[in-house]
Amino acid sequence: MKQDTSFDWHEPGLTIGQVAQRSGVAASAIRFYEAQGLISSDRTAGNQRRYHADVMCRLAMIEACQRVGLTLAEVGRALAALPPGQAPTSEDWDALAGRLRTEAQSRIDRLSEVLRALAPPA
Amino acid sequence: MKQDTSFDWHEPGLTIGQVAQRSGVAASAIRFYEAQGLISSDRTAGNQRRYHADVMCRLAMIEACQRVGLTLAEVGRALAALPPGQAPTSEDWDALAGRLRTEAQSRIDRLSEVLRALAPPA
DNA sequence: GTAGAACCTCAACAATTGTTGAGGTCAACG
DNA sequence: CGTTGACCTCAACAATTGTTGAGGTTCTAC
Repeated sequence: MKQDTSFDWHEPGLTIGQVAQRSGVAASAIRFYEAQGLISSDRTAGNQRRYHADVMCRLAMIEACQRVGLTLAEVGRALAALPPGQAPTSEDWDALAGRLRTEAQSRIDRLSEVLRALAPPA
Repeated sequence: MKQDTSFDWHEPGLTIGQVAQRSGVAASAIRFYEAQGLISSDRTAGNQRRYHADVMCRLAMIEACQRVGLTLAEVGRALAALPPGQAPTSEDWDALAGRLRTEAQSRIDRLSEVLRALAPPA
């Protein structure tokens, strides 16, 4: 059995400042997402956050989801479907991606339908 | 030449209550959209709102646009591109629809891209 | 072992997107 | 006319999604 989860738990972990810089997401927003349960972190003995690499994925996903009209609560529910606590597998991400794409596409379809009704064939 | 615009301007106009009931959008929201300049109304001598049929289209569009992540400000800018004040033609709606669909689709594409990066080929 | 940068929490503020309620007016019907 | 429901405005409140700042702690590098 593997006692680690394909991530380098050995690594010291990213500080919130490093994550902010690399992701382009403000540290305040990162803390906010964490408070909402969308992401999580380890803490040092001195109570500072340390992130694993997968947080970058989650942040990118959160931003992309918001851009297609999902609320943070909806993103949170989607992420909650991932296996709790541990590094998600490719299959986990894949299933999640499928659901999100479906949802987004159905919203687009709805918009298209409304727009088509607005511009009827002359 | 037609001196009206394919709408029945003769009609007394819909009250805000009628619009609310038929569209499913709360009267308070309708007033809010109007304050933001997304829709407009005539007023009776007694200052009450009277709407033309096209407001139903606009309301449906506003809702659908919000569902794909456009802010009211963005919807407003899109609607502002319609010929000011008068009943939009089919072509007007059509051009608008094209732009909105493009925007929405590009957001979906972005999400798909992020999700694909998240779930790499095993 | 200490200076300074980066971090912590918590509270207050801010923009967006509305809803609710008070207090007053309009319109439609008899 | 008078009544009654629908409407008006304006202000206050509320949820979401953050940002800012005060006041204090930790980490790193010298």
